[in-house]
Amino acid sequence: MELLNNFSRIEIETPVDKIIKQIKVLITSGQLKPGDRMPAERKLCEKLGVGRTHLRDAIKKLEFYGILKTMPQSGTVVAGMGITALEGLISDVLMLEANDFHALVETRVVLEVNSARFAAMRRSDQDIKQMTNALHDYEKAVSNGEDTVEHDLMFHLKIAEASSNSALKSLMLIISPDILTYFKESNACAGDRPISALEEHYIILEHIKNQNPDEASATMKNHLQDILDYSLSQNQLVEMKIGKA
Amino acid sequence: MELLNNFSRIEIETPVDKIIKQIKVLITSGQLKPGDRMPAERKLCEKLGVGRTHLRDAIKKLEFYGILKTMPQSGTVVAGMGITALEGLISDVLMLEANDFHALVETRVVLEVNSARFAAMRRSDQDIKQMTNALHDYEKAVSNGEDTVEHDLMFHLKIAEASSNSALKSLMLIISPDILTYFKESNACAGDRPISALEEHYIILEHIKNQNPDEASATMKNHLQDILDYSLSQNQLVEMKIGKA
DNA sequence: CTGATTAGATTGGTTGACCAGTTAAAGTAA
DNA sequence: TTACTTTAACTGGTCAACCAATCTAATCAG
Repeated sequence: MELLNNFSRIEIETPVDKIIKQIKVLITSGQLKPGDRMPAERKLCEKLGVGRTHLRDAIKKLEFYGILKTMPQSGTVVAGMGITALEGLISDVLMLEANDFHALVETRVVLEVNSARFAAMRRSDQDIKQMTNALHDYEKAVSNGEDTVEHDLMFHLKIAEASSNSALKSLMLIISPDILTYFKESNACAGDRPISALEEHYIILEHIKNQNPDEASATMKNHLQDILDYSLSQNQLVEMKIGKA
Repeated sequence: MELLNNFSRIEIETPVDKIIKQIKVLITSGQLKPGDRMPAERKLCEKLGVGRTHLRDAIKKLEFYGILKTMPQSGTVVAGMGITALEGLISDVLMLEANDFHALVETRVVLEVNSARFAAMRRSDQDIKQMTNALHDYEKAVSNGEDTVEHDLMFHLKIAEASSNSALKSLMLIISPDILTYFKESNACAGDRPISALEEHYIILEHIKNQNPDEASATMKNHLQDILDYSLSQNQLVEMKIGKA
């Protein structure tokens, strides 16, 4: 066993995370109610004992998740949702990054199976062209023995685009970097896998082209099943090492 | 027709968005390859003709999406993924917020139906307790005639939590603020809807408790079908107004 | 010539001062 | 007293200077 595996991930509590926790306390303790204006940045950062830069970063992060809303030269207000919802949201913003591989792949399958279904229902001719191009790029990479992971993912992203659902596509994009990282690290797509994957891609494309939603999603599910099984075994490996190292 | 509806949303191109576009050009034009170190912040912001603050904000945003990685006192590097994938990612980071209501709800249905299935498979006793509590809060809000939207969503988030899939839950969290906003704006949950929703919630919880994945997900799908239909009609309304206003 | 050492240039991180727009209180005329 | 105007304090946004860690390359002992 590699020595490296005996080390567990060190949790770094960034200043920003600490500040977000503090803001959460302000809200849950009732000092800051939904709809209220936040204290001025200068005063708040002094009260919290941190630099304004960090506080602004924290605000920006919470703003991204729709929890705060800041108006230039006017003030920052707490979103008008209930305290319970806010509380739950904030506490989870903090540990949003802690994805494990299997959960990630499982979620990907959920998104992709439905992307394929919607794509088969709504694809335009333009979409077909784009998917075909992406597939050809993938095929070229396979036959040249190049790295195929990105081209593979690119084809899948084109399907998401063809689904005509911007939200679905956005979520695919959000998980894509992690997918790529994990796949490259673990060498998930080695050996003959790319070749068989290529065939499956062609079948999926055909079903989408012929507007067969059920067949498209079923083939996609089948296509991703191998990876799902693989991710499960990987996770169990990791758990073994962590548990009894 | 209200006069307000004749106005369409004004797109504000923030400095940060402009910078992200510029960085995209740098990458796609090959001047910046994956794995490369970015130019120093000072030099780059001078070249782009913007303040360093804005550049740093842009970098932070791209870092959040896993496109860049910055090491303190050392430099910022482009993530080691393929150019093709990067290209798709960056152009879509910009319009991630432009979700239309129907796409959002459709995506929500996809996530939730599977959350319910996984929750039924893997829920712990602790999860049951949390979901039950959330449901009781919701019931209380309904009988008090309070605003129920957040409590409703909170119950659904607890289901996502019970799914034991951190990625799935994270995605639910990401779309939650938008869901809330849209629902409140359009008064989607008015009249008797909360009461019938409450009943359906109890049925879903029961299926999850009894570990019936198929029933749980089917009931969830049914539960969300009304909202999906409603969102479709809303979208068509908006399209009419935009198209021929 | 080789290796370690060190001084300086360069990096991202942080800070405090300044800017322009907003707000609300104080002042003033009716 | 009321309604409008002025003004001063306060807001988030921006910027330039500074900090400590890092990297680079010239220097010097062996």
